[in-house]
Amino acid sequence: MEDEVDRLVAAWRRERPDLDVEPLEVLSRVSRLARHLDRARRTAFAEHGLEPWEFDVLTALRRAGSPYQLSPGQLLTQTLVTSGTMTNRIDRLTGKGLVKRLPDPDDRRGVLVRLTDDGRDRADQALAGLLSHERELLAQLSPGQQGELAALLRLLVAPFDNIPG
Amino acid sequence: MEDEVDRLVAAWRRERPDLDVEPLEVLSRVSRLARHLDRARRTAFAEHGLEPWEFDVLTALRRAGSPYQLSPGQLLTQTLVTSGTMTNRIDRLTGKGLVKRLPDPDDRRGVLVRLTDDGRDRADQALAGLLSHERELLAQLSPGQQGELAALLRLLVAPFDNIPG
DNA sequence: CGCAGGTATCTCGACATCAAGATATCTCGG
DNA sequence: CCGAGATATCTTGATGTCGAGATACCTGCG
Repeated sequence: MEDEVDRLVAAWRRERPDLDVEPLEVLSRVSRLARHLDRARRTAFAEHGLEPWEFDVLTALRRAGSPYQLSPGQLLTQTLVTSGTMTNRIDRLTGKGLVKRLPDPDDRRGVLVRLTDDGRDRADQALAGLLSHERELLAQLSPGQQGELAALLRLLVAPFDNIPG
Repeated sequence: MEDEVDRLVAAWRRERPDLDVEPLEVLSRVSRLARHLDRARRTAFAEHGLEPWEFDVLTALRRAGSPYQLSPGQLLTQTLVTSGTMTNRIDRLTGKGLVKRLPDPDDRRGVLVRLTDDGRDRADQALAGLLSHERELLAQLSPGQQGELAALLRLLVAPFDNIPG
């Protein structure tokens, strides 16, 4: 089965035969797939009344385990957004009653963001929904292929996640 | 080497041992890698005075081959943005003298967007720069692994690209 | 031929994001 | 104990994107 990237690469080979466009075979697929996933996630979350960005924040807190709280800084590294964005997100989630801000007892510059009970329930429901959608998408691959794919992607992501930047 | 997704998956297994979170091993890595790539691309293009969205549009036209023109609709499917966004992009690229709008001789509703000479040069330069950056990122993988990865990703992307939606 | 439905593009308002800088607080060498 | 530099969070202003709707035009059935 052919995809847009096959067509894209073929076009470059025709127009710029002097260039080696092999890297696009991998990285353009990653970008395009991510874009498609964003759209699919948006509709999946809509069933639970959440936006993707809300899900990202709530589940980061949910994963932290009881008492479901993290600093804004910890949330930044997990969600890959800037600090201004995170401040804004916390404001809005607070307004919806899904999280609340508490002062950090150990650092007066700091803040702790804690999930409310309602926030926790929403996160749990949305996660279950997401997983069932994602399982369908991955039905294209055998379990073995999924493992291979995950391992190869890990090799590419690890440098970003470990060398801070 | 461990990455953020390993930690994320481990956290879910601890907090929600009742759920099968295997799909995240693949799809969360795709999303996170795409996010890192966006950032890397932004800095790579800055060397050539282009924004990522400008690159996307200019190269789509460049790939079309002489006379380097496509309709806004064709640009939509290649760049995965909405029509309002594309109108806006074409406006701004026109303002910078990198593309121009021509009436479609065969359909009076339609428009053709054509690359200017300056736009073509910019696209060519930025592409070369991008490829050299991407090649570095992929140095983590052997050529064989790159091929495998591309093939597996194709399986996931193809349904989106072929079943319109 | 005329009209209903489809298509191509643009307009507009709401909104989320980013980058850069401001503020407050912490840390640690001297 | 002090001050320089690091750190945590928030503020601000510009910008890009989306979604829904408007407009103009095309197509094909009856």
